[in-house]
Amino acid sequence: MAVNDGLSRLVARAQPRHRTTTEFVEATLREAILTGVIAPGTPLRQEELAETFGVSRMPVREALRQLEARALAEFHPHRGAVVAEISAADGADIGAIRMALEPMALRLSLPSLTAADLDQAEELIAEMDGEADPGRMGELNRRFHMTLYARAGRPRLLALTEQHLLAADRYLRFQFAALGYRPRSQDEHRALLAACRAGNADTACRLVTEHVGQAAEQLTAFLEGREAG
Amino acid sequence: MAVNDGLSRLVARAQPRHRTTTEFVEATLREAILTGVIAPGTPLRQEELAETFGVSRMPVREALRQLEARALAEFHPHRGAVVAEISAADGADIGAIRMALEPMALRLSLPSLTAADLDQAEELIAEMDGEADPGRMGELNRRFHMTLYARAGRPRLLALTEQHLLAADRYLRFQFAALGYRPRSQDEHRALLAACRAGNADTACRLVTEHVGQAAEQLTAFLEGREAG
DNA sequence: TGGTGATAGATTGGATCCAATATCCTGGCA
DNA sequence: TGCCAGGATATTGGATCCAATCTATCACCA
Repeated sequence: MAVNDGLSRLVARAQPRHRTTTEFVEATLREAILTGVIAPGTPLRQEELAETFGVSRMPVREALRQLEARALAEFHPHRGAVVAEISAADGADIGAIRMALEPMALRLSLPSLTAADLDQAEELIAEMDGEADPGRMGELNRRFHMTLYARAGRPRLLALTEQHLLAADRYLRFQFAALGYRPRSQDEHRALLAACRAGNADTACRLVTEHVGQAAEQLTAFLEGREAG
Repeated sequence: MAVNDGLSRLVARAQPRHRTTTEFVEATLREAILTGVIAPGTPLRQEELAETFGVSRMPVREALRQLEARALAEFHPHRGAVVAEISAADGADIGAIRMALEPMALRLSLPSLTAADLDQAEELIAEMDGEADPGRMGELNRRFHMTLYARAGRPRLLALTEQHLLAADRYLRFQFAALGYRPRSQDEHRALLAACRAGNADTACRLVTEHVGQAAEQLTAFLEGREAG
């Protein structure tokens, strides 16, 4: 038996289009952790994972090391790795990082945004309106944000931003699972897009800061209640 | 013969106080890359490194994977890893990230800074005054900044901040090596510390943003000239 | 009866071995 | 003489094997 059936299904569906087995394992495990297919705190037994992926323990070990460097897994020497836990403190941490990075990315990107970019962002907002699935919603929201930042011309900044958007989404899934799904604040998205269309950098940055801050605050409140109770 | 004598010396001096060989190799290699002991673009041959460290290729491989995740090495499947290159674009990227993260860290930390923290920051400034060695200067500067951010209570944000301070230092070494050593702008450090002592968050954040931005600008100008020439 | 120490099992860490792939050189051919 | 093909070599990727260490269980003793 695998870590769980969810991971097996993910492995079966995944296209091993990667150049090395390690890359394949790393990408699949990362997705499984980020989408909640493997729950926080789950032990990541090397042999078990190797069997699930149909490979030896070696690529699994290398993949786990990379996940550790990305704070998606925690290593305990001679005791193995576990999926990174979630906590109110860490949620607040991720929120603070997003509040720092995203306004910067937007400010750099905004002058270079094309009409096509803005139209695509608008389309993503419309898609979110009719979306019921939290997972799909997370992806749309992420793409909306990244579309606005895409022209920053700073690959490292963008990668870091996306990484923390993904991390935030991991947290949101737990909020949804517990409190039920609640549609994203579409008003804020629309206001943000309007400011971008107007080319008003200061307003746009303020809005994105508030938007991210508000999401982080709600999340932290939820997590703190969860930890207290 | 090892990658170079510098690394051999680093290995010999390093205390293998780490719990696993992989940790030891990763920490030592990271330091070697960040301090410029191994130059950008240098191929990181597994066998060669293994021999230098006196271990097998396995811990080296795991260490290289972690360095890749931290953007300190670049992997090319079946061709091996090389030390991350430096470029004007990447330097500007790191600068932008610092300009985003550091004001946030400072704003969160400032209300909780103790008199002892501020005194230590002052001491670090004084030490910098008399310092001639660029490497030691980088460390002092980093400790000065991190002292001011230390009370943010956001381990993830702080780790990310320190990581990019280190990355920036790697770049600065090349600037020093080419243009000769130039002491840091101590006036800016003193003004920043004064604002912190006064508890003036807005001023302090503005100063740190300008301070980081100015350093990044100088660096980018130097790197662009270097790439053009 | 509770606690402590030894021992067995499980699991990871590290070494060695084999396979796959990229690079480089050489020779043949146009 | 220049270019392409093919093979030799070097290096990495992956599998297997052994050693180190952690955990849990059980017996023994206070």
